[in-house]
Amino acid sequence: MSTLTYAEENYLKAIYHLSEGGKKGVSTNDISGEMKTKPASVSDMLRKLGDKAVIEYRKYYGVHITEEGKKLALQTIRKHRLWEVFLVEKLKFSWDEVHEVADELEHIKSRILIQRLDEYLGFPKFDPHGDPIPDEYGDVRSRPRLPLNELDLHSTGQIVAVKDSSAAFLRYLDKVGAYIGARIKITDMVEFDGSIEILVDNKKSIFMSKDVAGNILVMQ
Amino acid sequence: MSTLTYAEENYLKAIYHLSEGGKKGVSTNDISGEMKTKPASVSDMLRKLGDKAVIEYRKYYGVHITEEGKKLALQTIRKHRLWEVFLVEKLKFSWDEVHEVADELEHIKSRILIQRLDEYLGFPKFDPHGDPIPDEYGDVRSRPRLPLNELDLHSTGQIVAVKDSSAAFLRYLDKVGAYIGARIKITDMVEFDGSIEILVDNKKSIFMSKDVAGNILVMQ
DNA sequence: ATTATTTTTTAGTATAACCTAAATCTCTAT
DNA sequence: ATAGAGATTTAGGTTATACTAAAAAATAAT
Repeated sequence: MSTLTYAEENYLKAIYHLSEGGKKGVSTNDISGEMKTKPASVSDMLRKLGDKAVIEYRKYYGVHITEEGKKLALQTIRKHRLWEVFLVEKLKFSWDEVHEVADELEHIKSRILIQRLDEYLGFPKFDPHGDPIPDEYGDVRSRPRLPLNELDLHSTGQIVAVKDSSAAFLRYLDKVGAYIGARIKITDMVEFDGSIEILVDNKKSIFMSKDVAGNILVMQ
Repeated sequence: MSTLTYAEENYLKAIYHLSEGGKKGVSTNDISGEMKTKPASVSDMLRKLGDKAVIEYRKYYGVHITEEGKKLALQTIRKHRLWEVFLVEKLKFSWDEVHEVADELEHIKSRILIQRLDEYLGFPKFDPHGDPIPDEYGDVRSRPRLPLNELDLHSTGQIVAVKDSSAAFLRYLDKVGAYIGARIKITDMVEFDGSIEILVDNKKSIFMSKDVAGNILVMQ
């Protein structure tokens, strides 16, 4: 099993994320958009990742991640999310500040470091955004979840994750008081535009657009 | 103030360490030895570091670190030592395991991360090897120290640091029961070869060669 | 003081990761 | 079925970091 460089790890992680959900191959342009590099640079990298057998690459037809690749990507994701937990729980970062730092920390390569960190954090199963943390072997136990805008009027649930985890969106959620783990109830729905009103922890009422609700994932 | 790459940071740190003590310039060969790169690569790097004004470089005559360079080197050293404290105190690493991991962690560049880490660790002043941790501005408060082999018979002191911090040496110290912070007393000295016997914490007797003693620093 | 040795630098090469510009392939619309 | 649009790859260039081999400078030895 060849080891990957920082850049290769980042590309592979991007490809993994982009291939989640769809069965279709991931396009060069999509990767280019995600990585903020030019398509030409992506082509270069795809050839290299193909040589290392972490993706299947057919020129002009996009890529599929291999089992080996998936395992490696999940290891990087595991590290990223564990560091996020550390930053938020121990160092008191707010959840919108952790991304860039975790993007660097995730590349530190020491198996024992990650094992000890995991233990130190109490073997968390989800990161501060509610995303599941894969185990050492890449197994993920995800919880059934659904976008807030698909809930019925008066139904209840618990916020477990967000789809959009841009700093701007996370700050907005902090401001209005919606956080991972919050118990919510749909108290009103506007037919016209799909916007809703929810009650958080039986205390605070929040009004939000359908767009915002669609980016909040709940478990019922 | 230009920012440095990983490699530049590493070279600068090496140059800083090599210039401690001596007033003389640091030679290309010394740096090559420390960095485990070839002298030709060092020459390349020195030109670059000179351009960035973190060292003064006169061809063929070695280098001197500038004030700016010293400040940057101390920032890297600060990060390295804070991470070492974290690894030992929080993640239960033994002090001979921390070097390589800290060498990677020290390059994570986030001011706020280091500030929070410092706070989280309780603003430690010394790392697990007893070396002082510079503050944010590069100020170091070191304690007066002297090699164990220079103490007189029957004198007492406290182990505060080690000169040789190779894993092999640290493991040896662990085995015999000499650790940073230990209170010691010289109970015997062999004139012939300079080897000594010390009593650790009024409990355990250890016999050691002059060579070993010379690598242990104590505060009286 | 001149040669020999050691140290250091220069010249040229390699790899990784990026870029721009140009060429080539795929796909869609007529 | 084919032209044109759009996506993708190739070609060639750049920067950072390392290397080897050869040249040049400094130092040591006679």
